[in-house]
Amino acid sequence: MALIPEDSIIDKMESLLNIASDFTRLKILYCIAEEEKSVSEIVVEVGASQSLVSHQLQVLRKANLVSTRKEGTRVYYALADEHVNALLNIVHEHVCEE
Amino acid sequence: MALIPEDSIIDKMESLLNIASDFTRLKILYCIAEEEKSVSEIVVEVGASQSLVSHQLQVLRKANLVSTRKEGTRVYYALADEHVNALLNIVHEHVCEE
DNA sequence: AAGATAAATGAACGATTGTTCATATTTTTC
DNA sequence: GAAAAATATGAACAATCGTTCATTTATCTT
Repeated sequence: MALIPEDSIIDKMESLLNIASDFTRLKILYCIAEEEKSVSEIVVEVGASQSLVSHQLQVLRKANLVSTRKEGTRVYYALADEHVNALLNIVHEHVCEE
Repeated sequence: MALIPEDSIIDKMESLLNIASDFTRLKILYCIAEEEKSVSEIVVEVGASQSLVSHQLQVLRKANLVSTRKEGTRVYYALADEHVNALLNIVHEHVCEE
């Protein structure tokens, strides 16, 4: 626990945190935290433009933070795993104290 | 747990994550995770320039992620609280799986 | 096949940010 | 008081990134 992790690990941690550290992306993650949602649903709930939401969903997707399911013309997005939720909770807890 | 937090909360979360999402700052946080260290010790262990380390320490300090203690010409830095450690652990866990 | 709806993509711009270099401040020692 | 050591600060530059606008691709319906 004492040592600084290898640079390659720190690199990956930096990437993950970077992707999580954006207003729009955080809102999207919360939006789909409980159940999967289609892009248009996310657009409405998050209150951002379709283009922006789509762009950020691609970012989240490339980082494997979300998974997708296609159904007709709709694409449903969901959180990839529970680590994402855990991360949101830790950070939320931190900023809501003191 | 279902609702998207208020914008002001998301803002704070974004700030915290933004500050954590940097290679040099992550290394610094790990460096002082177990015990407080002086700036020059951090410079050696992290392997970055004195200027860069000092700049990033100010960033971490303004965000209240680290605390300082002055002793002569030395300034010792330590983690501000355990949330920071928890955050590091969650993220580390996530990137070390699969 | 045409039109409509849903989602993705690409270019472009402005703003933010990480880093370096040079310099300043502070404290100790001689 | 001068020199040295430790830390902080400011300016400046390159690079990255979030957002918008315009366009495209894909799927369904009639």
